[in-house]
Amino acid sequence: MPELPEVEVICGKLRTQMLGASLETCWVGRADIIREGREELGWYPSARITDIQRRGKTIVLTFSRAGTSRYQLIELGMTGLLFITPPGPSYTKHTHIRWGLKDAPAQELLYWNPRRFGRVYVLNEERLVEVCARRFGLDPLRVSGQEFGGLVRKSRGRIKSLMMDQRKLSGIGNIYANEILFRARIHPHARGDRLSGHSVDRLFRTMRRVLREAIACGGSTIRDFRAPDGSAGAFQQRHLVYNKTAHGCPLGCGMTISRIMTDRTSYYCPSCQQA
DNA sequence: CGTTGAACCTGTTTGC
DNA sequence: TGCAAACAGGTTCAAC
Repeated sequence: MPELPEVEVICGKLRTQMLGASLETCWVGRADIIREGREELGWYPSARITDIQRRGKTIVLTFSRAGTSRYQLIELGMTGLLFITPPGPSYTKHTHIRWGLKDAPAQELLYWNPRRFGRVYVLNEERLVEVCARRFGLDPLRVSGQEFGGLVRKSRGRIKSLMMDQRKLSGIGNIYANEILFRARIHPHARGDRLSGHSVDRLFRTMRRVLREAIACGGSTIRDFRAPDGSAGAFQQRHLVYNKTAHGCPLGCGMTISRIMTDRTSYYCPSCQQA
């Protein structure tokens, strides 16, 4: 569910509501959701949340106590969400972790995830660095045009697969890959190493523009997405191709939006996005 | 090494 | 209406 814009929105809400709060309890309803470091959870009670950052599509919470810092990396998968609520029996179904907080306006952070793709990693600094090095590549909002161009030019596969390859470029998923490629007028199956310099430059600028606009809109709510305070996004109203099969092309070329099922589902205009 | 496809899950929508 | 199949925002691992 959550791609870069949604995770950025989640982090923003968490910062305003939880930064500086101290942890009292951590309830784990399903042990297998903690992928690593389950035995380290005893360290956390009374530690303060001192930093909240997005890495790709994940959220990294920094906890500090007595001059040392440890980390929890939260992966949401397709259906995972975080909610901030008063303590009590809310979201009882599909909530797998509850962090009880002190000194925060609302006192509980929930990890809610019906499909249970996605895990939480409990890590010291050394492991955080290792895990991040293995998982993440360039950030779409921090990468330079030169770095991005280098990545695309040496890629022999489909450009959409490259944009969604988290080890190369971290944060873009199926919705935003489709929306970006349509606006940049590039076919999802075009090969990176065959794109013109002009196309690569247009893709780079479109990518940044779409992601920033989506963040400003609070993300896309197709069905379930909510920020931790329960608010929905609005960028879905600006989607031009995602889930728009058979709609007329928004550029007015007269064609209709097509769908390719290979890999993840791609939505595109066969006329405006040439291979 | 790079790419592809199946597997992991539950819930909702679609089609017969 | 009822039931089965298809499909969904992601990541990982095995196989080629």
